[in-house]
Amino acid sequence: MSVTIKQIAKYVGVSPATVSRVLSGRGAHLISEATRQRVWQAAQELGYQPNLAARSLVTGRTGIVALWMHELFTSFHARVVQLVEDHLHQRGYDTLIRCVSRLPKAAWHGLGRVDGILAHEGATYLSDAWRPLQRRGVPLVSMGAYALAETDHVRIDLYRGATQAVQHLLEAGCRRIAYLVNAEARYVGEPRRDGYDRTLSAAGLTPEYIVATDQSRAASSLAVRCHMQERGLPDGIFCHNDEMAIGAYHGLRLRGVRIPDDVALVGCDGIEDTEYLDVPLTTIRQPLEEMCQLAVEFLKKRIAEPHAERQSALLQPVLVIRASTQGR
Amino acid sequence: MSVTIKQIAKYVGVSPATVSRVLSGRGAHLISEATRQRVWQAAQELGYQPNLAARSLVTGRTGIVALWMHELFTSFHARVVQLVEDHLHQRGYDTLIRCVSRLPKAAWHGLGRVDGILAHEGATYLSDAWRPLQRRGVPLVSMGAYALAETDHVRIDLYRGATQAVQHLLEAGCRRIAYLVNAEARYVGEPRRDGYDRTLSAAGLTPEYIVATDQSRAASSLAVRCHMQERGLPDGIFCHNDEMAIGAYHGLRLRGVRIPDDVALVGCDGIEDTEYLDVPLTTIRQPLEEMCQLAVEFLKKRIAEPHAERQSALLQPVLVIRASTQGR
DNA sequence: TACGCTTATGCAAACGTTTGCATAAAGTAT
DNA sequence: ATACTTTATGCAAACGTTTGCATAAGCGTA
Repeated sequence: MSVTIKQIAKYVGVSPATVSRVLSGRGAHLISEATRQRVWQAAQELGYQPNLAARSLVTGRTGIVALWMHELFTSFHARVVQLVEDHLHQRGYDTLIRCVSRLPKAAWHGLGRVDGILAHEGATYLSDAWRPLQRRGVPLVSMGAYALAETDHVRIDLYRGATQAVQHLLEAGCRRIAYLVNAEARYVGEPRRDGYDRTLSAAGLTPEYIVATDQSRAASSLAVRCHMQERGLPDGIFCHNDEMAIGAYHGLRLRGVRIPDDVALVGCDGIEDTEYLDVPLTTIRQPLEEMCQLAVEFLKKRIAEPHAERQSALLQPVLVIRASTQGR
Repeated sequence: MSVTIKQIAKYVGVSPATVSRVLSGRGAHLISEATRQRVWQAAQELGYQPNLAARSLVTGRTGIVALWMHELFTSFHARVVQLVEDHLHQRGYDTLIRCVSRLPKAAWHGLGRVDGILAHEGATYLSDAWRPLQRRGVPLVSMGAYALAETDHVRIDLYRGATQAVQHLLEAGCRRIAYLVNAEARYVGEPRRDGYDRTLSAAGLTPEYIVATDQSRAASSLAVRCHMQERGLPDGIFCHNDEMAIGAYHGLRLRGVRIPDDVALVGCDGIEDTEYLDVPLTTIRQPLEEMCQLAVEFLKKRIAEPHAERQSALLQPVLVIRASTQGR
């Protein structure tokens, strides 16, 4: 069917070994300039495409890295995928994508074919998966706000981010600050929740206005309307992420609440959408570029040196102040 | 290092062939219930994970499909990736993602390892790539508004969508309708452009208010402000996509233009963001679910029967009418 | 008992590479 | 001219599977 190394060898009049050395690049320096040229030429003419399965079989490496995304809904996720794919590609790797949020054992399938794994969020999923992976010696780098401490990881310090955000709301004069969060992430230990709790407590206020709903804009919009009816309007809302912030924004505007005059609003993540609302939202921007780049570098290092020391980084998000918290 | 079929064979006391038949599933019916159990058990105990490279080498198939995304910026793209990955996964395939917009020959690298290709948009890129792929017999399905006619494809009828959108603007009383488009896609033959041209001409109007800029929100916002200064305000704008529509919305609001009273606005694609603006945008929703599902089915069929007839589908987008065009 | 048929298993080749080792040729120093 | 080094190439085993073909055992029938 497709052209092999042997055919090229016969065509040129050398051994398969020689062809391999030229074409794989690994032994090219051993080969004379003249034959190297002829082999190259022949490969070109015959349209040679290496059989990567065969190559993997003998080298033991596949040139593929798995990217495990916990979710894949928003432009935020698209950006992560794009950045990772780009960096991996530059280093000669292909990217196998897998969305692990819904399928419990999804990731295991086809695991035998990757050189390593890059995991974005999905902490609970990961902490289950990690032990067996470790036993098997599969390199894994975890990244995001929930990066796993026991692996190589690049963590984004959202506790710090949340602290800054809530502090910012306090400085803007807010005294009754709500936290809008998705139901799964509201437990203590969640960095944004902790930031909210402690910053308010430190200011002598009670962190008790928690609005739990699901991750979607529609649900957030509804939840905000619901709660303001039942418990009265807060004067500031700190949102778990930008999607929810946009939902909140929507819900408030529907009820004629003025932003930031009646309620100040802060989101989290730094997606583009927050900038294009009538009242642009203050948000905590995650440094995705650095995160992805570092994660890829960590993984590469780990693949090269399986027993090197654990690598980790803590990146600081930046508070981007816009109209939704200004000029109250 | 990792456990092989031979080790299991020795452990159980049968031949590697038997183990293979059980574990690959391909010959399991030939094996007695008793040994089948024992082999399963042993595989479990030893933590067997098949070496997919070896398997590919002999079977000639890899179980991997490449997903070529022309771009990977917005939630629209994230959704395509998610849907495709999901459908492929259900059919036992892994998804190799590649973003082909910037890197000219990017996709070729690593081509030797996929069973087929699913390409979203990127028509010009694809038409270059198609010939060599065809010669090599690589199954390819193209999808989106610019799906390639000479391959298996799932096309979304944006000409029709554009026609409906512009018609809708006319019915809303607009008489000076602009077309906001990214510079690369403004040539004739572009379905949205054609829809704009012909619908206006049919109504006896001149399709001449073209605003060309780049794909980003920021650029769109700027372009709209610029053009309204120089050429006066249109009373309706049809936008190449939702991102640009949001940019336009932003630019108009900055200048205090009322939507839809002064200018009616229609976007294209159907991303969620359009719904959460203060004035929700009318848009043409692309049926991504059907598109992705069909594309995966086409590809599967093509892989199974390389010489079957060409498959194609034409899907209709739906005009979602919201406040940005209503109540003028 | 002998024969044929079915069922369960093993043997060994093949898939397309890479790579350690051997070897031949050419060059260099004595 | 000899010995030794360097350079260029070939040989053949190995990587871990799958699978066509052969074979052995078990069983029913004549």
